[in-house]
Amino acid sequence: MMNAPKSRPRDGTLRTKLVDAGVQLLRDRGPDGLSLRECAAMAGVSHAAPGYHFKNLMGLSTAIAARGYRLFCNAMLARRDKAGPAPFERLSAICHGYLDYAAGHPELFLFIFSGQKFNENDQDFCVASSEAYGILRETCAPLVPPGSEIEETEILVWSLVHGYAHLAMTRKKDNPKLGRGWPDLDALLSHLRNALAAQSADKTRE
Amino acid sequence: MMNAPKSRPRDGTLRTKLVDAGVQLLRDRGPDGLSLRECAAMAGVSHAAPGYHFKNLMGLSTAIAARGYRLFCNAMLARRDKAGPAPFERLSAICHGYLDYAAGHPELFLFIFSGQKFNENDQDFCVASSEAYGILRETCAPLVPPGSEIEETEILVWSLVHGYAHLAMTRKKDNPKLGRGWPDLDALLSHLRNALAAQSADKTRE
DNA sequence: CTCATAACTTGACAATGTCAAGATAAGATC
DNA sequence: GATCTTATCTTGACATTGTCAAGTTATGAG
Repeated sequence: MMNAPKSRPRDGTLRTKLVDAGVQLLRDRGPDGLSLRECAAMAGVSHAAPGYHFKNLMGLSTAIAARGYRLFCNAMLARRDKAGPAPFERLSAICHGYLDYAAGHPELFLFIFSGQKFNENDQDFCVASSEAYGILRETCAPLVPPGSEIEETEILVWSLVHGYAHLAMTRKKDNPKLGRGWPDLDALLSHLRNALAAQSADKTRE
Repeated sequence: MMNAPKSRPRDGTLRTKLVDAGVQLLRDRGPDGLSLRECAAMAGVSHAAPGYHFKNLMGLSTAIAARGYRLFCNAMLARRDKAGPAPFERLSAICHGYLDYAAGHPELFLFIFSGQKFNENDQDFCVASSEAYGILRETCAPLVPPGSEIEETEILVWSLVHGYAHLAMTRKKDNPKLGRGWPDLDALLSHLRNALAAQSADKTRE
């Protein structure tokens, strides 16, 4: 009958469950709360089981970051899919998706942008992270003012929204007034629209 | 004769030396490389000595972050002091100071913006970190378009430069072309100037 | 049925943060 | 000068962590 003591050997889901546990640890205990042994315990396996699926702690971290980037992409695409065809509307959409992600998965947002080293040889990670940049790039492309480099627009847009999201998370309490009055992203985006339109002069007309 | 085995008791510099060691550890081993015991060893004291000056690891982290913010302020002020009196020139200066800091102290830059919790009751930390925001605020003030909230300009500026610096550090390798071609900050700042000028219409007229 | 291999477990080790208790030096008090 | 007090460390211990080596078990192939 064997109820459940050893009822899930080789079910192939441990790797996923370890990443699940890792995400939850990051959420519950902050950026330093990640622990291989704790993840193993949460998944109901022995302390060294993660060592089979991940070479080391960085391996688990990289897998978590890969998931983080995938959810990041999903958040941007979900917004963009609902947007109309106008280039700036699509750009605005992915920016809002950016914020959706930061608000919905703060632990993953901070994790992937923590500056910590991940395994750059991991395929999952590389694919997911460069996909995020690809979304930005293709959404920016129609808005690049003629005669200027595409990187300039990309970095302008990305700096603005990334800075906004990152500061909102790490520094929101600096100014007590900002706690309530943190300006809306759309206010910043309208500045961005002005800046791009000013240089473009007359291209994205309506 | 006692050469030097116990030649530096109570010299009152241990706390500083521990912070020095912590900064160096962050630089050498990355954001996860900080260790109380290692700092103690570097300072030539026993493994529990830091416990006297800092309640725990977060105490040391907070002290390191406080130093990070102070150097941050210095970098911005050093540039601003050399700038002319024109408001946008001063704003541009602190933005360049921002980048100076990120480039000169990448480990501290990432550390203070890592999202990790610091001791918000620590006076040194609170003073230093809100001073950084104060520099931004007072430099932005003359540039706030009439009829708009000061926070909007502050966050616009800060998002842009912070996003630029933070992305440059954590994501520079996404686009191989960006390795060489990362656009200059001044290009982004000219967009910012346009955006502010557009809303201001006619205020900072030379 | 055997067996080869993937997916774990068990056990060990060094390093870490943290705490408790002791030691020691410097200055104050008598 | 002797004693006391207090700040500043040291020593020792403990639980937790990442990592490795070696053993174990299940699973599917033959």
